[in-house]
Amino acid sequence: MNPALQRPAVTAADRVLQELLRAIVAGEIAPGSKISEPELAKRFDLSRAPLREALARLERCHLLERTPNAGARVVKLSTENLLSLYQLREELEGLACRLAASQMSDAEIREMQDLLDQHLSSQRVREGESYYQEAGDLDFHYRIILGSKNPYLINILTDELYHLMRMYRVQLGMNGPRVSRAFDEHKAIINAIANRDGELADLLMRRHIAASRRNIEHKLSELEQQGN
Amino acid sequence: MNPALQRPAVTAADRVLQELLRAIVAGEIAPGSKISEPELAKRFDLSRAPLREALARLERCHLLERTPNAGARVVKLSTENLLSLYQLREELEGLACRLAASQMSDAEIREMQDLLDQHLSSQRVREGESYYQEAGDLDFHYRIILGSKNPYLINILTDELYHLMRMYRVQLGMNGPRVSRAFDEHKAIINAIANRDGELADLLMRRHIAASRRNIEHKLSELEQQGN
DNA sequence: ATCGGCAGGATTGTCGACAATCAGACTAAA
DNA sequence: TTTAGTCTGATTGTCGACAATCCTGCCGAT
Repeated sequence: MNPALQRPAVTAADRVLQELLRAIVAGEIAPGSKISEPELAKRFDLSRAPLREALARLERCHLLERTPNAGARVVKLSTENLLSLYQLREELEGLACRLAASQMSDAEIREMQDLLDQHLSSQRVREGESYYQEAGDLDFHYRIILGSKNPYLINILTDELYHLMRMYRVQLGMNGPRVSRAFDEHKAIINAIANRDGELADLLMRRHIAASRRNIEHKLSELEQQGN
Repeated sequence: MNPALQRPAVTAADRVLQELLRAIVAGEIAPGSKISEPELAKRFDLSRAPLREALARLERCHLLERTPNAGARVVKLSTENLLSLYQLREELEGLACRLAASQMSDAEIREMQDLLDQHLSSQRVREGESYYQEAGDLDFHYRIILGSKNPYLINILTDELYHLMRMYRVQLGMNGPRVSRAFDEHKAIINAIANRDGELADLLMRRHIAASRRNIEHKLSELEQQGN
């Protein structure tokens, strides 16, 4: 269900990467804080070589910022960056939809429809809890992205921007009431793809993401007002 | 004039990166060939640590493909990948235009117009030689991308996709007759931006890139027919 | 003859130590 | 008191060697 960053973790660098990724996304390592290589090396009980490899990959996901001879810092979350991120996402996932409408196989499309129905039933039970935040939403977007069959697009969305978006969601506590609405929007998008209507799927996806952006933007401005 | 990859090369890893980048883009290291870390380390007379750092960054630009415990290979050029690359580029640079139309300062726009006129005059002299391939075209696109003021978009286009596009151009020998046409298209785009007409700039840029794609696509299919 | 397993060699991943560089405190002069 | 300079401590960049893994060719069995 997840990007190349989460291959079976064959190497030590992979393991520390996954752990650091989790910790940063979860906010356990504070945004803006400096990364000390010696400290982390000691903490994970390995040398600095695989650690630096992991840091390089985190920089690639825009979760770290490194400056030569000065080390790495965890990125800070800001309204400007969130806006930039979503501008890009609207464009890229819109493109993914357009491509998916012509590239996905009938089998892949049917599978997605089944998956949505399945989510729906298991969802109506424990009402509106975590569909949006959980696997559901992510998996939906992930499959469409893969469906585009464009390797560069896939790489950018799933390897480079994905974790940063998750970081915003998690740290802003997004599990709000957008659940059921998001579900309907997903349904409409997959229908457009099933009808091979790329233009419509594109449009719907852009709206879907724009709505999500307004939602999270609202949350962020809320937090900025009440202190911090 | 160029991406973060070409900072003053303060570190040894930076230097070997620049040299490798040049060699790969120029085709001196054959596409598809395997990268031997010990060999390159000896050749550049440094240890494997900074070399691996450089390889990691080259992977980031999609110029290398690394598989765990198996090393790195230079990417192969293919029609499919070229198409995927240009699909993405049309979308992203279109977005860049739309954003630039609202984000660039009047001074920045005027500077670009002056630059184009300057290119025009110095161009008419040694007629239609290298405007398209040279600094002219690249600089034009580069400035618009920066003008978008979207850091993620800038990073993707100038750090990750830029060198790969250059690789296609250089290795396919693109210095063809598109020179003067490209110039007129550039002029039209910057005019749209000056008029703050983002929609039009977007459309023109997409056409401009699509034309460029057809041009390079034609060249590639030519080469594929006559052997190889 | 073909296929599967088994060394041998080479390559990648990792380690600990050294060198180069940077941040911050302290001193001294204006 | 402020500011420039220096020195110290710590951090990053680099090195050479070791360990783990993979690819190649060979051998034997079917």
